[in-house]
Amino acid sequence: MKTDAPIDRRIRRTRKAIRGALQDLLHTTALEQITIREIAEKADVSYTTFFRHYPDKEAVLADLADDQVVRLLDLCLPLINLPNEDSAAACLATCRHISDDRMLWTALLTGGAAGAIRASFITRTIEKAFDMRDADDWLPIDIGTTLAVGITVDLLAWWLSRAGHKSPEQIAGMLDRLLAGIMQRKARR
Amino acid sequence: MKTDAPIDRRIRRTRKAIRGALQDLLHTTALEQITIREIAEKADVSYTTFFRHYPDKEAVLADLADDQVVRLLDLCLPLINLPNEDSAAACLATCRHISDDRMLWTALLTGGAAGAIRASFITRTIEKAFDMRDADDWLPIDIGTTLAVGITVDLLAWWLSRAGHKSPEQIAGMLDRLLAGIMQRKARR
Amino acid sequence: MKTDAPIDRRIRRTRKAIRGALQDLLHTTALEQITIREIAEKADVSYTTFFRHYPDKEAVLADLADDQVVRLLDLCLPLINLPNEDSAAACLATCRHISDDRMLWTALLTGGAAGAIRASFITRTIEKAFDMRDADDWLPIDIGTTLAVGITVDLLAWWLSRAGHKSPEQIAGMLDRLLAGIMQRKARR
Amino acid sequence: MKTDAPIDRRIRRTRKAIRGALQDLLHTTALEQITIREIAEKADVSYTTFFRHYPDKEAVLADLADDQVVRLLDLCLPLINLPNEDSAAACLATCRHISDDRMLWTALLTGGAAGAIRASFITRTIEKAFDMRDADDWLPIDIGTTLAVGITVDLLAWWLSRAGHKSPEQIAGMLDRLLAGIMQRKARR
DNA sequence: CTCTAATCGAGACGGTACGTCGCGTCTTACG
DNA sequence: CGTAAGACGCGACGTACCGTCTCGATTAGAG
Repeated sequence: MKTDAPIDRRIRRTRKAIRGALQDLLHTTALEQITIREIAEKADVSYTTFFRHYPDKEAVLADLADDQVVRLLDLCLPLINLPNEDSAAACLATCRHISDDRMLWTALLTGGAAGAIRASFITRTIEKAFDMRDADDWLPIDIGTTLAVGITVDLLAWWLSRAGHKSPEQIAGMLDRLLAGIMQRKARR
Repeated sequence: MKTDAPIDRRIRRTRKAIRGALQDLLHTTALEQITIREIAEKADVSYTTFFRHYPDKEAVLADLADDQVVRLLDLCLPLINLPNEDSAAACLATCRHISDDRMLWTALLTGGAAGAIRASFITRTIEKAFDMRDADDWLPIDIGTTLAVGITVDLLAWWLSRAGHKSPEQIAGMLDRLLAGIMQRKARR
Repeated sequence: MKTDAPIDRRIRRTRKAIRGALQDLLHTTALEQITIREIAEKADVSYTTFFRHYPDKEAVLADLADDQVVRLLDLCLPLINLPNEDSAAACLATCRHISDDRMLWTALLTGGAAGAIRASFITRTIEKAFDMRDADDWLPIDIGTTLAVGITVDLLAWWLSRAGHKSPEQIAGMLDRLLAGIMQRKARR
Repeated sequence: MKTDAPIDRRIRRTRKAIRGALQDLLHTTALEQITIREIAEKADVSYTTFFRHYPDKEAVLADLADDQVVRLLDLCLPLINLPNEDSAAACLATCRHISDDRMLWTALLTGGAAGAIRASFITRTIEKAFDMRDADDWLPIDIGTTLAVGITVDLLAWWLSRAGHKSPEQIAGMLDRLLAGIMQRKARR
């Protein structure tokens, strides 16, 4: 999705500013309520220039979301891919990562960006989890992934928006247990 | 949301036509792509008249979605509220209900209305499940509901859009097992 | 060009306002310098509404120019069509007509509208003078008309912009003599 | 208008290319429809470079038109300035000159440049004809010039665009007769 | 024949106007 | 005289072109 870093510094600077502006605005406003002019304004970039870099605001959001998701996914994947003994650790790593950049993730998961994040999450997961088995499984891989991501996103969103007092450890515990429920790891023991 | 049935038949007829029009359009188009003029056109109602009945298209969707959700919920609630032995039956009833009006639910769950449905679902569930216990539970009631609804909606959407060949019974089985995973019913046995 | 008077008063009012605004602006500015937003602004009409009535400013100008030209042409045509004895009277009638609405014609003939007027003039003249003869003439009808209109417009424009002190009678005399030169009426005597 | 030939060859080359490009484009397109980027493109010159030489496209046109006009004027002036016996010869010389570079003049007189040519023509004529008399004349010098130029330009444009089959001699004859009509030379005999 | 100063290419950027689309209000003509 | 049709204001969208700017890379012409 994201083209490899352009050479021209002005371009890098401009795009960064646009992403930053959108990220800021997402703290307070749903995506559909945000106007491209606002983004441009906040990014201190001309309205026209916006379109020189992104076809629409969704594209900015995708750009914005995608690398965060990719980064997060490295922590998440063991939840699904690896043998059970690691799942707890992976959950914890994930929750700590979220917790470390709480503001950003609150914006991404509880604001208007949630849909995009969820979509990007699912796509990327399926991409990276191509070696996952649904072999003898009662749950096909695609819906399994969708559900796992859905649960993860919903839980994290709830944590960030309505259960902020809970510790990463608590959430990680819940997440592990929930995913285990789906993955039936417990059942395999 | 929905005002109690108006007396005037013309009003009832008009609103019904509008809802019907939107429902039709939702089969093929995402909500944001649908224009009020289209709805009015299809409902054979003047553009101006639309606004005499609904403030915007979201309101129609809410109206449309809500009573479907309410109806569905009567079948669903036992999944969460009642003792375990009934859960399988409730799941099956739910899936059959969906299956009976496949077109409508495909539109509602996989079209642009999905978000509204999900929201209405969660709201209604919490409303009706106020007597649910999260007492000794590791999972607070609100997130539990959110997750259960999320899983249900995701699974049904997947069924309707990408796994149409599966029978209501199969889906019901998966749903039961998934919710059990969350509710930990199986684990309690 | 101009559709027969629309029924709705709002439409009539709006179009009139737009034409009036353009006419005003043409007093001071060339057509290309005038922006549609200015016209709308001056007409006290929303920018969008402008396009509900005219596709561009040229269309307004055409509308504006055309009926003036048609009116003027009724006075002018005898200059070309009729026997000599009437030409002086026709010239005088023309110049008096111009003089009666000096501001308007100054705008039309010396502002940015001149080209449109000239074009409309030629078109309308050829339309209405279909029975003109170039039979035994050394000068083909189309170029004859073009030149006659050109001379007339140039002379009137000069009068209005740089020789305002001259009386309609004086200008009429010059015009008669000039056209006679082209039409070779003198030569026929 | 045109600065005397610059020393640097690159500059000369670039300007020449720009003028040539505009001239080419004028064959097919009106000036307002031509974009500076097109000119630069066709001239094989960077967009930026255009502005290093001309402030806008009108300036190029002026540059382009002006020296052609100056050249033509040397042939034309006798039409107005000199005693009658030379006028026929001057007309013929003018028409032959036009005929010799038919493509160029077609572009200049019938394309979007016509207005500029006309203006430059009038200006230059008045400049060079400062010693003309309107002494006992019924027609003031400025309007006389305007009309003479108008007639000449209109006639030549008509020739080039719609009467291409006529010979320079025929057009010269018409031109002579037309100008005589205005100048009343014939009448004075 | 270099060296130095200018021209030139490339293209990001701010800005202004355009023309379109959809919403929701409010006027008008018509039954 | 009420009501359906639709004109209107509003404001965002996305496009096109203008003219400015900075940065290197040539390239001419002077020493």
